[in-house]
Amino acid sequence: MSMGSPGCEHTAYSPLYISPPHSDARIAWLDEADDIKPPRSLLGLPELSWTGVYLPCNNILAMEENPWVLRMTESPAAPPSRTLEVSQAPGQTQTPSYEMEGQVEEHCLEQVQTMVESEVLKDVDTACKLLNIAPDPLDWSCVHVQKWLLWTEHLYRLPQVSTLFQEMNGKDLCSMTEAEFRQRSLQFGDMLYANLDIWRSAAAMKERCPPEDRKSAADDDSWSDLIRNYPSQPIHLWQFLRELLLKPHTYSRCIRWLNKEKGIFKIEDSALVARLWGIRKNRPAMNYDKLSRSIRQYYKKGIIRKPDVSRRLVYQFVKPV
DNA sequence: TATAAGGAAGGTC
DNA sequence: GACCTTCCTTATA
Repeated sequence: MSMGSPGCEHTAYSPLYISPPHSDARIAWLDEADDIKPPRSLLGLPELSWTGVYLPCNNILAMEENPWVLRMTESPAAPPSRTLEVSQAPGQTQTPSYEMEGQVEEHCLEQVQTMVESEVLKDVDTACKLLNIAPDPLDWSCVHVQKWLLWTEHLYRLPQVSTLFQEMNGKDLCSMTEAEFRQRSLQFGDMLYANLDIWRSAAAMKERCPPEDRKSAADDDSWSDLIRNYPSQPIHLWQFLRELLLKPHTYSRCIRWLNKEKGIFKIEDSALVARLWGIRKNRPAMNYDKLSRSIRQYYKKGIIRKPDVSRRLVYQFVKPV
Protein backbone atom coordinates (compact mmCIF):
# COMPACT_ATOMS: atom_id res chain seq x y z
CA MET A 1 0.00 0.00 0.00
CA SER A 2 1.20 3.44 -0.76
CA MET A 3 -0.34 5.17 2.24
CA GLY A 4 2.35 4.20 4.75
CA SER A 5 4.97 6.75 5.51
CA PRO A 6 8.37 6.11 3.95
CA GLY A 7 10.12 3.25 5.62
CA CYS A 8 7.04 2.32 7.59
CA GLU A 9 5.45 -0.83 6.24
CA HIS A 10 2.15 -1.95 7.68
CA THR A 11 3.03 -4.93 9.76
CA ALA A 12 0.87 -7.85 10.72
CA TYR A 13 -0.26 -5.71 13.62
CA SER A 14 -1.60 -3.02 11.36
CA PRO A 15 -5.38 -2.70 11.36
CA LEU A 16 -5.11 -2.33 7.60
CA TYR A 17 -4.40 -5.42 5.67
CA ILE A 18 -5.74 -7.63 2.94
CA SER A 19 -5.67 -11.23 3.98
CA PRO A 20 -4.85 -14.10 1.62
CA PRO A 21 -7.79 -15.67 -0.23
CA HIS A 22 -9.94 -18.12 1.62
CA SER A 23 -10.86 -21.37 -0.07
CA ASP A 24 -14.50 -20.32 0.09
CA ALA A 25 -15.12 -16.62 0.51
CA ARG A 26 -18.73 -17.11 1.56
CA ILE A 27 -17.77 -19.52 4.32
CA ALA A 28 -14.99 -17.18 5.38
CA TRP A 29 -17.48 -14.35 5.63
CA LEU A 30 -19.93 -16.43 7.61
CA ASP A 31 -17.14 -17.50 9.93
CA GLU A 32 -16.69 -13.93 11.06
CA ALA A 33 -19.96 -12.22 10.31
CA ASP A 34 -21.55 -13.00 13.65
CA ASP A 35 -18.70 -11.57 15.64
CA ILE A 36 -17.26 -8.49 14.03
CA LYS A 37 -14.10 -7.41 15.77
CA PRO A 38 -10.68 -5.85 15.28
CA PRO A 39 -8.09 -7.94 13.43
CA ARG A 40 -7.03 -10.92 15.44
CA SER A 41 -3.42 -9.91 14.97
CA LEU A 42 -4.22 -6.76 16.89
CA LEU A 43 -5.45 -8.85 19.76
CA GLY A 44 -2.37 -11.02 19.67
CA LEU A 45 -4.30 -13.92 18.18
CA PRO A 46 -3.37 -16.04 15.14
CA GLU A 47 -4.75 -14.84 11.84
CA LEU A 48 -7.89 -16.41 10.44
CA SER A 49 -7.99 -16.86 6.71
CA TRP A 50 -11.18 -14.98 5.90
CA THR A 51 -11.14 -13.02 2.72
CA GLY A 52 -11.78 -9.32 2.75
CA VAL A 53 -10.57 -5.96 3.81
CA TYR A 54 -10.90 -5.04 7.43
CA LEU A 55 -12.02 -1.47 8.02
CA PRO A 56 -11.18 -0.58 11.58
CA CYS A 57 -13.31 2.54 11.53
CA ASN A 58 -16.52 0.58 11.40
CA ASN A 59 -15.31 -2.84 12.45
CA ILE A 60 -16.58 -4.23 9.17
CA LEU A 61 -15.32 -6.21 6.27
CA ALA A 62 -15.29 -4.28 3.02
CA MET A 63 -17.25 -6.94 1.18
CA GLU A 64 -20.21 -6.41 3.47
CA GLU A 65 -21.18 -3.31 1.55
CA ASN A 66 -19.06 -3.86 -1.55
CA PRO A 67 -20.07 -7.03 -3.32
CA TRP A 68 -17.56 -6.42 -6.05
CA VAL A 69 -14.81 -7.23 -3.59
CA LEU A 70 -16.49 -10.56 -3.00
CA ARG A 71 -16.60 -11.17 -6.76
CA MET A 72 -12.94 -10.45 -7.00
CA THR A 73 -12.09 -12.83 -4.19
CA GLU A 74 -14.24 -15.58 -5.58
CA SER A 75 -11.77 -16.20 -8.41
CA PRO A 76 -9.43 -19.15 -7.81
CA ALA A 77 -6.51 -18.53 -5.53
CA ALA A 78 -4.07 -19.69 -8.20
CA PRO A 79 -3.10 -17.09 -10.83
CA PRO A 80 -4.80 -17.44 -14.23
CA SER A 81 -3.07 -19.91 -16.49
CA ARG A 82 -1.26 -18.71 -19.62
CA THR A 83 -1.97 -21.99 -21.41
CA LEU A 84 -5.35 -20.70 -22.54
CA GLU A 85 -3.74 -17.94 -24.58
CA VAL A 86 -1.20 -20.28 -26.14
CA SER A 87 -3.76 -22.86 -27.18
CA GLN A 88 -6.05 -20.42 -28.91
CA ALA A 89 -6.18 -20.44 -32.67
CA PRO A 90 -4.66 -17.45 -34.47
CA GLY A 91 -7.15 -14.71 -35.15
CA GLN A 92 -9.45 -15.74 -32.34
CA THR A 93 -10.42 -13.07 -29.86
CA GLN A 94 -8.67 -13.56 -26.57
CA THR A 95 -11.30 -13.14 -23.89
CA PRO A 96 -10.05 -12.22 -21.44
CA SER A 97 -6.30 -12.04 -21.98
CA TYR A 98 -3.93 -12.39 -19.08
CA GLU A 99 -2.99 -8.76 -19.57
CA MET A 100 -6.60 -7.61 -19.39
CA GLU A 101 -7.20 -9.68 -16.28
CA GLY A 102 -4.16 -8.10 -14.76
CA GLN A 103 -5.51 -4.65 -15.56
CA VAL A 104 -8.90 -5.51 -14.08
CA GLU A 105 -7.25 -6.87 -10.98
CA GLU A 106 -5.08 -3.80 -10.70
CA HIS A 107 -8.15 -1.62 -11.10
CA CYS A 108 -9.92 -3.58 -8.37
CA LEU A 109 -6.95 -3.20 -6.07
CA GLU A 110 -6.91 0.53 -6.73
CA GLN A 111 -10.58 0.65 -5.81
CA VAL A 112 -9.91 -1.31 -2.63
CA GLN A 113 -7.09 1.03 -1.75
CA THR A 114 -9.22 4.11 -2.38
CA MET A 115 -12.04 2.69 -0.32
CA VAL A 116 -9.75 1.70 2.56
CA GLU A 117 -8.10 5.12 2.54
CA SER A 118 -11.52 6.74 2.64
CA GLU A 119 -12.60 4.58 5.56
CA VAL A 120 -9.38 5.27 7.45
CA LEU A 121 -9.92 9.00 7.01
CA LYS A 122 -13.48 8.67 8.29
CA ASP A 123 -12.21 6.67 11.25
CA VAL A 124 -9.61 9.28 12.11
CA ASP A 125 -12.18 12.06 11.66
CA THR A 126 -14.55 10.36 14.06
CA ALA A 127 -11.86 9.80 16.65
CA CYS A 128 -10.68 13.41 16.32
CA LYS A 129 -14.22 14.63 16.87
CA LEU A 130 -14.84 12.40 19.83
CA LEU A 131 -11.50 13.14 21.46
CA ASN A 132 -11.24 16.74 20.36
CA ILE A 133 -7.70 16.28 19.09
CA ALA A 134 -5.96 17.29 15.87
CA PRO A 135 -5.67 14.63 13.15
CA ASP A 136 -1.92 15.08 12.84
CA PRO A 137 -0.06 13.44 15.75
CA LEU A 138 2.72 16.02 15.37
CA ASP A 139 0.28 18.65 16.66
CA TRP A 140 -0.62 16.76 19.81
CA SER A 141 0.15 17.97 23.30
CA CYS A 142 0.89 15.56 26.16
CA VAL A 143 -2.81 15.56 27.04
CA HIS A 144 -3.72 14.71 23.44
CA VAL A 145 -1.23 11.83 23.42
CA GLN A 146 -2.81 10.45 26.58
CA LYS A 147 -6.29 10.79 25.05
CA TRP A 148 -5.17 8.95 21.93
CA LEU A 149 -3.59 6.18 24.00
CA LEU A 150 -6.72 5.79 26.14
CA TRP A 151 -8.75 5.70 22.95
CA THR A 152 -6.50 3.03 21.42
CA GLU A 153 -6.72 1.03 24.65
CA HIS A 154 -10.48 1.16 24.40
CA LEU A 155 -10.65 0.41 20.68
CA TYR A 156 -8.43 -2.65 20.75
CA ARG A 157 -9.19 -3.71 24.31
CA LEU A 158 -5.61 -3.30 25.46
CA PRO A 159 -4.44 -3.28 29.03
CA GLN A 160 -3.35 0.11 30.34
CA VAL A 161 -0.52 1.39 28.13
CA SER A 162 -1.04 5.12 28.47
CA THR A 163 1.09 5.25 31.63
CA LEU A 164 4.08 4.07 29.57
CA PHE A 165 4.05 7.25 27.50
CA GLN A 166 3.57 9.96 30.08
CA GLU A 167 5.02 13.44 29.61
CA MET A 168 5.27 12.87 25.86
CA ASN A 169 3.79 15.14 23.23
CA GLY A 170 3.00 14.20 19.64
CA LYS A 171 6.43 15.12 18.33
CA ASP A 172 8.10 12.95 20.97
CA LEU A 173 5.81 10.08 20.07
CA CYS A 174 6.42 10.42 16.32
CA SER A 175 10.17 10.55 16.80
CA MET A 176 10.14 7.11 18.44
CA THR A 177 11.17 4.08 16.40
CA GLU A 178 9.27 0.83 16.35
CA ALA A 179 12.00 -0.69 18.55
CA GLU A 180 11.51 2.09 21.10
CA PHE A 181 7.78 1.38 21.16
CA ARG A 182 8.57 -2.27 21.79
CA GLN A 183 10.93 -1.28 24.58
CA ARG A 184 8.06 0.54 26.31
CA SER A 185 5.60 -2.26 25.70
CA LEU A 186 6.97 -5.59 24.55
CA GLN A 187 3.51 -6.97 23.82
CA PHE A 188 1.71 -3.98 22.30
CA GLY A 189 4.51 -1.67 21.14
CA ASP A 190 4.23 -2.93 17.55
CA MET A 191 0.50 -2.35 17.53
CA LEU A 192 0.73 1.16 18.92
CA TYR A 193 3.47 2.01 16.45
CA ALA A 194 1.39 0.69 13.55
CA ASN A 195 -1.69 2.57 14.70
CA LEU A 196 0.29 5.79 15.06
CA ASP A 197 1.67 5.20 11.59
CA ILE A 198 -1.87 4.98 10.24
CA TRP A 199 -2.75 8.30 11.86
CA ARG A 200 0.34 9.91 10.38
CA SER A 201 -0.52 8.47 6.98
CA ALA A 202 -4.06 9.75 7.32
CA ALA A 203 -2.74 13.21 8.17
CA ALA A 204 -0.52 13.08 5.07
CA MET A 205 -3.51 12.01 2.97
CA LYS A 206 -5.57 14.88 4.34
CA GLU A 207 -2.86 17.28 3.19
CA ARG A 208 -2.89 15.76 -0.29
CA CYS A 209 -6.69 15.68 -0.61
CA PRO A 210 -8.70 18.79 0.28
CA PRO A 211 -11.65 17.98 2.57
CA GLU A 212 -14.23 18.91 -0.10
CA ASP A 213 -12.88 16.04 -2.23
CA ARG A 214 -13.59 13.53 0.47
CA LYS A 215 -17.30 13.02 0.75
CA SER A 216 -18.39 10.35 3.19
CA ALA A 217 -21.70 8.82 4.11
CA ALA A 218 -21.64 10.76 7.36
CA ASP A 219 -21.68 13.96 5.33
CA ASP A 220 -25.35 13.40 4.72
CA ASP A 221 -26.05 13.34 8.40
CA SER A 222 -27.44 16.56 9.77
CA TRP A 223 -26.14 15.90 13.28
CA SER A 224 -22.60 15.49 11.97
CA ASP A 225 -23.07 18.67 9.97
CA LEU A 226 -24.16 20.44 13.11
CA ILE A 227 -21.02 19.43 14.93
CA ARG A 228 -18.73 20.08 11.96
CA ASN A 229 -20.17 23.53 11.36
CA TYR A 230 -19.37 24.60 14.91
CA PRO A 231 -15.92 23.14 15.49
CA SER A 232 -15.00 25.73 18.10
CA GLN A 233 -18.00 24.87 20.25
CA PRO A 234 -17.42 22.30 22.98
CA ILE A 235 -19.30 19.12 22.21
CA HIS A 236 -22.44 18.55 24.24
CA LEU A 237 -23.20 15.27 25.89
CA TRP A 238 -26.23 14.67 23.69
CA GLN A 239 -24.06 15.26 20.61
CA PHE A 240 -21.48 12.84 21.91
CA LEU A 241 -24.10 10.17 22.56
CA ARG A 242 -25.50 10.75 19.10
CA GLU A 243 -22.04 10.33 17.57
CA LEU A 244 -21.63 6.99 19.32
CA LEU A 245 -25.08 5.89 18.18
CA LEU A 246 -24.27 6.83 14.59
CA LYS A 247 -21.33 4.40 14.62
CA PRO A 248 -23.13 1.17 15.50
CA HIS A 249 -20.40 -1.03 14.05
CA THR A 250 -17.97 0.39 16.55
CA TYR A 251 -20.08 1.26 19.57
CA SER A 252 -23.12 -1.02 19.60
CA ARG A 253 -21.49 -2.93 22.41
CA CYS A 254 -21.79 0.09 24.69
CA ILE A 255 -24.75 2.06 23.27
CA ARG A 256 -27.33 1.27 20.60
CA TRP A 257 -30.66 2.30 19.15
CA LEU A 258 -33.72 0.44 20.34
CA ASN A 259 -35.93 2.47 18.04
CA LYS A 260 -34.03 4.91 15.88
CA GLU A 261 -37.19 6.45 14.40
CA LYS A 262 -38.41 7.35 17.87
CA GLY A 263 -34.94 8.25 19.11
CA ILE A 264 -34.99 5.58 21.80
CA PHE A 265 -31.59 4.21 22.73
CA LYS A 266 -30.09 1.98 25.37
CA ILE A 267 -26.79 2.31 27.15
CA GLU A 268 -25.48 -1.24 27.16
CA ASP A 269 -22.24 -0.60 29.01
CA SER A 270 -22.71 2.37 31.30
CA ALA A 271 -19.15 2.29 32.62
CA LEU A 272 -17.66 2.30 29.12
CA VAL A 273 -19.85 5.12 27.84
CA ALA A 274 -18.92 7.13 30.92
CA ARG A 275 -15.25 6.38 30.35
CA LEU A 276 -15.46 7.49 26.73
CA TRP A 277 -17.19 10.68 27.80
CA GLY A 278 -14.52 11.19 30.44
CA ILE A 279 -11.79 10.78 27.82
CA ARG A 280 -13.55 13.25 25.56
CA LYS A 281 -13.95 15.85 28.28
CA ASN A 282 -10.66 15.07 29.96
CA ARG A 283 -12.45 14.07 33.15
CA PRO A 284 -10.78 10.89 34.40
CA ALA A 285 -13.20 10.66 37.34
CA MET A 286 -16.26 10.53 35.11
CA ASN A 287 -18.65 7.70 35.90
CA TYR A 288 -22.18 6.74 35.00
CA ASP A 289 -23.59 8.40 38.12
CA LYS A 290 -22.30 11.77 36.93
CA LEU A 291 -23.04 11.15 33.28
CA SER A 292 -26.63 10.17 34.06
CA ARG A 293 -27.01 13.33 36.14
CA SER A 294 -26.03 15.31 33.06
CA ILE A 295 -28.51 13.35 30.97
CA ARG A 296 -31.23 14.16 33.51
CA GLN A 297 -30.43 17.84 33.15
CA TYR A 298 -31.74 17.41 29.59
CA TYR A 299 -35.19 16.44 30.86
CA LYS A 300 -36.03 20.07 31.67
CA LYS A 301 -34.47 21.31 28.44
CA GLY A 302 -36.52 18.92 26.34
CA ILE A 303 -33.52 17.29 24.66
CA ILE A 304 -33.66 13.83 26.21
CA ARG A 305 -36.35 12.14 28.28
CA LYS A 306 -37.23 8.72 29.58
CA PRO A 307 -39.44 6.74 27.19
CA ASP A 308 -43.13 6.32 28.01
CA VAL A 309 -42.34 2.87 29.33
CA SER A 310 -39.39 3.60 31.56
CA ARG A 311 -36.58 1.03 31.54
CA ARG A 312 -33.18 1.03 33.15
CA LEU A 313 -30.49 2.64 30.97
CA VAL A 314 -33.00 3.47 28.25
CA TYR A 315 -33.47 7.08 27.15
CA GLN A 316 -35.15 8.87 24.29
CA PHE A 317 -34.18 11.88 22.24
CA VAL A 318 -37.15 14.23 22.23
CA LYS A 319 -36.36 15.15 18.61
CA PRO A 320 -35.54 11.89 16.83
CA VAL A 321 -33.03 11.69 13.95
C1' DT B 1 -26.11 -3.30 44.24
C1' DA B 2 -27.05 -0.61 40.32
C1' DT B 3 -29.91 2.66 38.59
C1' DA B 4 -33.19 6.72 38.78
C1' DA B 5 -34.46 11.27 40.19
C1' DG B 6 -33.41 15.68 41.54
C1' DG B 7 -31.35 19.43 44.89
C1' DA B 8 -27.35 22.13 45.62
C1' DA B 9 -22.89 24.11 44.94
C1' DG B 10 -19.09 24.98 42.12
C1' DG B 11 -16.09 25.26 37.74
C1' DT B 12 -15.30 26.64 33.00
C1' DC B 13 -16.24 29.00 28.94
C1' DG C 1 -25.86 32.26 31.84
C1' DA C 2 -25.25 27.76 29.72
C1' DC C 3 -23.51 23.48 30.48
C1' DC C 4 -21.78 20.50 32.79
C1' DT C 5 -19.29 18.16 37.16
C1' DT C 6 -19.38 16.72 41.71
C1' DC C 7 -21.64 15.36 45.78
C1' DC C 8 -25.51 14.28 48.06
C1' DT C 9 -30.15 12.01 49.65
C1' DT C 10 -33.97 9.19 48.77
C1' DA C 11 -36.46 5.72 46.20
C1' DT C 12 -36.86 1.51 43.52
C1' DA C 13 -36.04 -2.99 41.19
